[in-house]
Amino acid sequence: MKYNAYKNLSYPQVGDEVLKFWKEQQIFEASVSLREGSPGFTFFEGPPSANGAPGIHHVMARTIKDIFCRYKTLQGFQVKRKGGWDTHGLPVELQVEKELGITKEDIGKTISVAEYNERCKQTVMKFTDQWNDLTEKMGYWVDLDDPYITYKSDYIESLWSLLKKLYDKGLLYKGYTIQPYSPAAGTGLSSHELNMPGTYQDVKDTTIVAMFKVKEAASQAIFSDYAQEDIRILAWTTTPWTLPANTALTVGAGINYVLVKTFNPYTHSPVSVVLAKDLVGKYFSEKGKDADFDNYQASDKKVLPWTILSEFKGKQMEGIRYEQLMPYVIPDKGPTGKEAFQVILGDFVTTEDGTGIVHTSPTFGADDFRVAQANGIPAIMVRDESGKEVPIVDRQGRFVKEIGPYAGRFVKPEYYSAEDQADPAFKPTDVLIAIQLKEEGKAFRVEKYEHPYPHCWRTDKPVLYYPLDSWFIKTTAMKDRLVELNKSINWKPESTGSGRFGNWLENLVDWNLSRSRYWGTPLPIWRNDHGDELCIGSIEELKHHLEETIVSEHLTREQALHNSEYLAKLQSGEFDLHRPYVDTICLVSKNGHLMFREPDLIDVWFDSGAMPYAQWHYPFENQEIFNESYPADFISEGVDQTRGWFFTLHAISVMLFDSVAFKNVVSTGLVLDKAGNKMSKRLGNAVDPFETIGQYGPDATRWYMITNAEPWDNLKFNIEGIGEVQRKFFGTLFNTYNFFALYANLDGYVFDETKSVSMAKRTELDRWILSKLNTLIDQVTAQYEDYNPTKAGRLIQDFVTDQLSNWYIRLNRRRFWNPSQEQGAGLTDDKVAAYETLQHCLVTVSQLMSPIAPFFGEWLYKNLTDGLRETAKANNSPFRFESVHLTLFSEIKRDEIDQDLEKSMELAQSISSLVHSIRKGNKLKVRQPLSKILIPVLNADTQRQIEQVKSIILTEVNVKDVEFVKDDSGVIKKKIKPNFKTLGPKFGPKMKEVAAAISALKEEDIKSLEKHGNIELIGQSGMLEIALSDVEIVAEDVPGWLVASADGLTVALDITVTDALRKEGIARDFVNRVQNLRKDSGFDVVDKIKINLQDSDALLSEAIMDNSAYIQQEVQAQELNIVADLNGEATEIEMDEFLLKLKIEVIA
RNA sequence: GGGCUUGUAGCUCAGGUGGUUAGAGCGCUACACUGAUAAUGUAGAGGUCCGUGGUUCGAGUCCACGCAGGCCCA
Repeated sequence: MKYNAYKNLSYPQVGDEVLKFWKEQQIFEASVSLREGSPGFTFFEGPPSANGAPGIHHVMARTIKDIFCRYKTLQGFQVKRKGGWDTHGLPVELQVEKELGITKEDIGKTISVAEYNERCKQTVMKFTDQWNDLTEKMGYWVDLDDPYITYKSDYIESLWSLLKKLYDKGLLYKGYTIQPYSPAAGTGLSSHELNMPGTYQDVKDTTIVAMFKVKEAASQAIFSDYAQEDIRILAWTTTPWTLPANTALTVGAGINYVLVKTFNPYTHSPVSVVLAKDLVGKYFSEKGKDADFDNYQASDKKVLPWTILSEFKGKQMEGIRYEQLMPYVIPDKGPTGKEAFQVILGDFVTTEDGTGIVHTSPTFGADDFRVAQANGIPAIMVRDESGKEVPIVDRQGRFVKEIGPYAGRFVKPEYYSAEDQADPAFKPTDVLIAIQLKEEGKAFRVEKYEHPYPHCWRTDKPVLYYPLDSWFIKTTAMKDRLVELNKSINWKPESTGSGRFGNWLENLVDWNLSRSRYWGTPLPIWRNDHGDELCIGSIEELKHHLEETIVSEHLTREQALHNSEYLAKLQSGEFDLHRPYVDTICLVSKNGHLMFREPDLIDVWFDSGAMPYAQWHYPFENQEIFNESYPADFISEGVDQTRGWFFTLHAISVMLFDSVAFKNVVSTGLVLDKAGNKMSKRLGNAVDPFETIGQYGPDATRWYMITNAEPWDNLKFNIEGIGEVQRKFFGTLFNTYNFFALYANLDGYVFDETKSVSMAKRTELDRWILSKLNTLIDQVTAQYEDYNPTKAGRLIQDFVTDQLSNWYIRLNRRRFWNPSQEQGAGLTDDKVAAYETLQHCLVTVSQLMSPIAPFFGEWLYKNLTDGLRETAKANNSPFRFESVHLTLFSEIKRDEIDQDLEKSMELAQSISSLVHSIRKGNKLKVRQPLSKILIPVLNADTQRQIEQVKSIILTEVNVKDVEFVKDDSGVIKKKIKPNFKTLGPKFGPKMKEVAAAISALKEEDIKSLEKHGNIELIGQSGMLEIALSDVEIVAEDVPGWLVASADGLTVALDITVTDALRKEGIARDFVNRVQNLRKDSGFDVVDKIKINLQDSDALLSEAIMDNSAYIQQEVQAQELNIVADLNGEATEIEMDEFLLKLKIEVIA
């Protein structure tokens, strides 16, 4: 066989060729089917949305996924990877609206819901081709032939069954949340709509600092001394209309508050108020501090006298009761029996503005709602005509009838008509409330305040924060279990799990499932105002209930017609579970009341979080597959999914199956541009993945992304980095392979799996690189197992570039190119050992790298083993597999690991480096042989380790001999350094003194210390006993020699150049020139030559003749003659001070 | 505003449990090598370890407070 040797290599072409091979041979399919019956490793694919083109960050995310699936396959697991597509949701709707040039307003008017949704369905898969193309080109192995698609009926049916399970467990309920709501438009606004430009406008609102009268002050520890005072808590609001809904006051636990004795600025009655200490200056002037209270009535009423009575923390105020400020509606007790009108603690309170005490109305503020709910504080609600609980402001933005003088008034002036507002007598409701409170002595300050406030983009009128109906999953009920099970998940990085995700779970609120939109999974709940409610959990159930309606007499003709039409569709299998079709279904309750579907859609995150079940149409089908592949062993997505997919997977899984959904998760960082900015199409700094892969090929792209930064760190993507990886790593590896192939072919070497050269017959270098290789396998395995591909990749790269190429190959070149034994005599054991070692290293590297660089790994594996395939199949040996991705991970041969040898080689590397640096400093080129180096050794072990690799050092640095200088020789000069690590615990504060004393030690002191193992020093504080282990003694100098040292290792070099050495150096130079000439003349590596050199210099000729045997062998010259004159036929070459005139010719 | 996260050479990154003289690769400069050659070797220059305090005999490392970037949430 021949190994393929290459002139040069196109990495994109490697990608294309390997891809073609994978496709033709169905290698991906084989990698799964081959492992049938093996233990499974389950991976869940987080479904991307195909309504946009894929970006370079998708290459990153998918490379991570791919790496561990491939790695686990190598480890013998069966890894099925079902692809999926996320298809529902707002982004799709927005894109369709943009394409059609419509807004949500138009839906149902200029376009029917059916048409609209049809359009969404088409749009969402618009970029599927691009995605599939990228998936293939980047080498992401995932099954795209049978992906799950979230809009499919089977998928939705699974979702319904999960929802029904939640419903049956009482974990699905209808409640409300505070959302931006536009009374003028009669609709809630999404956060997307609220983020549109122009939404926030500066408005001047009437603001009130209201005074809440403390009840039973005497029984409060902080107020008991001042119980005779009229104590009132101050709270500021920019929305006075919410004051009738106040049920609590929120303070910050750690904030300092004060009780200030003063007067009511409007009624001038004495009063004591509570506010944050930091804000006292905002309400009281220095002038009034501790001023004359008695003469206040007579004095200028503009300056309030005041004095601080006491100070306390917010925490101490918790639970204080106060009188209702505007008692129009008396609230019920809270769910836990707690009463309204008390002080509670909240983390959002600041002393930036206001009074440091927040007026809290649970129905009209999101924070308010949250903090009230957390503290069990009830909200003020009234019942409408149908008996339903509603807030005290109706959906048009008017106070309800219960609110005394304000009944029927709009809460915001902008809601009145222009004429109404123009009336000179018109006063906004906020102003009327302010007047009333002033009169009642309940206002401390009223003023206009300008601030930004959100407005409805459609009507341009202010929005209200308003309670809107929503369906919730009661995640809070399972909080403890969610937290507990999370602790069993292996998060990479750990901090995302315990920090970001853990905190999120700790502060869990119920999952708001409702979305008021069109393109999504419909909520399968039918209900009416009579208290009837039905949750549908399957197509069968829906059929059953539809059938019931057909025979009932409660439907109108039209309703009955719709129902029977839909039923017929269900029966034929040609049905659509989306809006508007399901909306027309009208069911009948047991009591004979009609029930209509709740119009909401569910949060798309439920779609994706339910993929473990819905991808298999569980529980309706594939129960067995589901049971085997749940929970997932591994998932990976961006860290931005923490509260998205990671949470929804976890929540559904814990709530319904009391299990984690995934055992290991890698949350990946962002891909930024090279300057660290977020990539965006708008900024034009987005990187096109197709272009990148087209230019550099998939492997360098993947390798760069993986090895440059750990997956969870943000990656600053610099295209030049890919080029660097390509040159440095892939280039070196390619050269190494090519080197192997070149000489293996020349020698006709073929790897034989059935027999190998015994370790005893291998050189130090062979054994060393094999030891390194096994250590590498060990370390790389550990990193892959720890889900750290970055460290795995860096280890492989270091091995290839530093150890294999730059040391093993470089030092072994001669073994490979030395002519083999005479023709026909076969290869020497030494050569076989060299080839075998190198082949083994390369093929192992091809496998170790294959998860990260699947194409190049494959290319390398195939080049090394294709010719051995048939034999291997016959022998059932490891190379029987067509693809590296089908092989089993290399076993670590522990007995080949020789740490002592690895240490020796490290010494060889650093000694060589030191000698090189001395040569360099003295301008002694490596081709000039030198006689010896001197290495001081303080212990026998080091000497033995160096001797083990002595010949390697000598060859590498071109020196004849190495001599060891022992401690007792007396020529070594030693240096002593304190070992702080051991001295620290012993001497602590005396360290400086000790360190100085040690540094001052003399040669004989060091000797004494070495001899006795300890020494007593006299410091300022008396005797200090120092043990040998407390110091580090290194040989630093050999007087009279040229030395270099590093890391406690010192090398001295004899730079005397004798005549013989000089001649040898000339001979070496000569060889070098001849080799160049051979090459320039285009001779073949195996050509034998004849050399004629013109005799022009005595020293030169002498040097050549003295070393003729060496020269002839090196340059493969069968003749080497020195002739008097070459008659002008010579080639002239400069060589230091000589001018060579020589002629070389091939001998036939 | 809150949670999490990052900050070390021009660039990209390493730097268990604190140990005094902070490393690598790329890039740059110089030299060498020239049968792996669009390679390779050696050396050099290059640092306020984001800042300020603190703990400690000793802080890139631990603590506190800031600054800057990022993500998520409000």
